[in-house]
This record gives sequence, C-alpha cells and structure tokens, in this order.
Amino acid sequence: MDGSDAAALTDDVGFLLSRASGLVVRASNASLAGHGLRVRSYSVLLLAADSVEGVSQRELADVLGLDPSQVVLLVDELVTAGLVERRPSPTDRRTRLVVATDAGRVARARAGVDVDATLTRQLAELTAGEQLLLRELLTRLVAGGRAAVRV
Amino acid sequence: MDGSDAAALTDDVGFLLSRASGLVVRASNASLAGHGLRVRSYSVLLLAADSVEGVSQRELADVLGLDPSQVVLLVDELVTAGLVERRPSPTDRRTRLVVATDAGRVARARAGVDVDATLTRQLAELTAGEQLLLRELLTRLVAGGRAAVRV
DNA sequence: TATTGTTATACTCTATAACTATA
DNA sequence: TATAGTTATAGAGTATAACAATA
Repeated sequence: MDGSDAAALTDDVGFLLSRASGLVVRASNASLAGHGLRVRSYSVLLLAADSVEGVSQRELADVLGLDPSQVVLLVDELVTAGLVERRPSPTDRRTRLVVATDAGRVARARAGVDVDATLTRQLAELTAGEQLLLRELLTRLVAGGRAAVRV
Repeated sequence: MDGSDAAALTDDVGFLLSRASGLVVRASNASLAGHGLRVRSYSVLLLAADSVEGVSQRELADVLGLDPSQVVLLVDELVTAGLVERRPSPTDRRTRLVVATDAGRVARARAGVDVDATLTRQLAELTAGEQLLLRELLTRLVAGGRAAVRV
C-alpha cells in the first residue's frame, strides 16, 4: 500500500501506448499535410517506393496490419495523385503489384524528410539508446500480438 | 550501409507505436464488450470511480487527452447506462462533477479484472522489468509530447 | 475576458459482409 | 476450395466551430 493506485490509469501501458500513438500520428499527419499525404497513405507509398518490383496489396495489408479493403482505397488515392500505379503480376493474374511512379519516389523522399524530422523531435525526450530499446520492446510486443491474434 | 533501410517502416517507432496501440485497444475493447463498455468509456468510468468527490469534465479531458466535447458524449453514455451521474460542483457553478454510482463502481471493478487480464496476456512477451521500462519510456514520451503541443 | 460545458458537423479510421476473378 | 482484389456500409474515433452560462 503506497497509494500507487491513484495513478491506475496514467500508469497503464495500454493507455500510454494509445496516448503516445495518438501524439505521434497527429504530428506526423500535420507534417505530411503539405505533401497531400497522411500517415496511412504515406506508409503505402513508402513500401511501394522502397521495393524494386512493387508490392502486392496482400503484402501491404499484412505488413501494415490493415484489412485488404482499406488497402484498395489507399492505393486508389495514391493512383489518383499519380504517385503509384498498379501493374499486373507476371506470375499470378489475381495479383496486382503496386509500384511507385517517379513522382511518387520524389514525394516519398520529400515527405520522408519532414516526417522523420517530426519523429526525431518527438523522440528527443529519450536518449539514442532508449529509443533503440523502445523500438525493440515495441517490436516484440507487435510480433507477439500478431501471433496471439492468429491462434 | 548494411541494408537496414529495407526495414525502414517496420523499424519506425511511430509505426510500431501505432500498431501496438491498435492491438491493445482492439483486445481491450473485446474484453470490455461484455460489460457494455469500450476503452474510452471505461477510462472515464475508472477515473470517476477512483476519485472520492468526482472529477470535472475538464479534468477528464485533460487527463485523457480528449476534446471536452468528446467527454460530454462519453459521460452521456455512462449516465444513460446508470454508471455515473453529474453533480453540481459546490464551489463553481460552471463545473459538473462526474461521480460513479454504486452500479458504476461494481462495473468498473468487474470490467477491470477482464481488461487487466487481457493486457497482462499481451505484455507477456516482455519480462516484468521490461514492462516497467516500457512504461517509463512511454510516460516520458507522452509528457514531452504534451509539452511540445503547448508551445 | 477567460473558462466549463454543450451542440453540431464533417472527416478519418475501423470492422464486416458479400462479391469477382483467378489459383 | 482457397486466395487477391473490390465494393458497400455502418460504427467508432478525431477535429473544429460556435454558443450559453458562469467566473
């Protein structure tokens, strides 16, 4: 008994994760607004731009933890903006590969600078070592969470 | 140059925070569904039930990081369910104190058992020490983020 | 003048179901 | 039968603006 239950909520890891995520997403969206992007569309663009032959929408859904139907809408948005295009897969006619256009790669690079700077600013509370530690802890949490969901 | 940019997104702390938060919120909502609650309404109920004289809606908004207008709706919902009630503040006629009813305290306790068990399961990937470390890192991140927003 | 609570509105995100075309 | 993609829809969460009552 040390009175610690007075902070039952603000000490809750779930609550803290939600708050921290909200702060980062909000700031990231603000820094992406000038590029006509938001966190989710930027993530899709990033994965497309950083791959050589393109990414299937199924892969995007898996990596991003989104439903395939959401990926369709995000890709539609990027296609309209001229930042990616859908190409037929040479090996599977069901699959469509999402590939960044030249404009998409430029946009990804420019937006990346801004969003990375924003994140750096938000993580400034932590030392470099702590940031790595946080990344590792979150990675294991996410990996475990996904496994648990599949059970 | 070690090829580490191939994981540019999945190594991104912002992305990991968003994923981890999503997993925890989803699981928490599932464990609260049987109690007629969701994460946000449960948080309001918790703060009301754990306070002696009640909490003002302004305080709730501050602690939860929500807009006051959202707090109104969440409190409305809990009032309808008979879990909290609004009482006039004895010192400020603008302020309305949110107080848990007896039913609300019972619901908070029961729901708390379920949601805590769910979180424990999700954090099982980490040792007790790592969980404390994660909490501390997130606490500092959230505190810093809030300060930055105020600038 | 500033603060507390409220109403209203629009947009984003999340969750599902049903469907097609291919494998 | 199962998988990749698509369409549609509803509900939850977020973001703002404007307002009344009170300090």
